[in-house]
Amino acid sequence: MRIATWNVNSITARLPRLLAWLESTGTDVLCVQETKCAEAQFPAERLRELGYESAVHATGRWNGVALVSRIGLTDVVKGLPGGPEYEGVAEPRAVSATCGPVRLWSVYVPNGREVGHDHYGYKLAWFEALRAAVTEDAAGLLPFAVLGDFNVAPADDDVWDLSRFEGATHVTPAERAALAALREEGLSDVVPRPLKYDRPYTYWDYRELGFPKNRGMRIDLVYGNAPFAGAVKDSYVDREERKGKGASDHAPVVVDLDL
DNA sequence: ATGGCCAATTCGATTGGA
Repeated sequence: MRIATWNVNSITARLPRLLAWLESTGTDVLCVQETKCAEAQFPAERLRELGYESAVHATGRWNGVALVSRIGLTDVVKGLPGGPEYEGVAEPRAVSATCGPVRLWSVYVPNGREVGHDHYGYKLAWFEALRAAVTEDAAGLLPFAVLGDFNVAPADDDVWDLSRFEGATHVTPAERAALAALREEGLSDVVPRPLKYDRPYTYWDYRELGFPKNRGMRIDLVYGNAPFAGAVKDSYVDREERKGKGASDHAPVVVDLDL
């Protein structure tokens, strides 16, 4: 089976590319982030025409996540259990479901904005709630994975120029410790192949020729438990989807499994 | 060919992204 995660930066703006991509790649399950629409505006019918069911957790112009599956979609949980609120709002940043043989989460971790900002504390609290929420499944015998935009570059090599990130979010020890805490629960980082250049970046800023100059970051991650990671045949970043007019600033991460 | 931001929203300056 083939699963993938993709921060689409508006599913409405990305719909033509998304539908064509699902068909051309034969993806069985797609974890979507930044739908940027209300749940009622989610293009569930268009996806159904292609044979996909959708589980959507979205409220409006910001955030929003979904799971899109053609191999079943059951036991849907919307939201992060025990997750923190930001300015009194429980934002739609997580949805989980069982798709065929695997249990999956699609997550959009808060950005953090600036180190020391309220949003940064919120980001770390959100990570801790995620860790607590996945403990049981991470240690379980069934294939399980958390996929999405984690908004953290796990290692120095995961950003194009570390000197440009001095004092910035996405690379701080506290954020990386939050990823390490997830790994200590039994999840491992399924690192994709790059299809060009030496690093598997998944995000390139729209500004200043970020993509043509390969000024990227690896922040879209697949964290799988042992049964999941052991079934991985291949994984790659589909940088072709970052090209051209109407691209998201993130590329899909694809994982092929013997399941 | 991969090109000097993009998307949603009070319809256009603002917010958020990372």
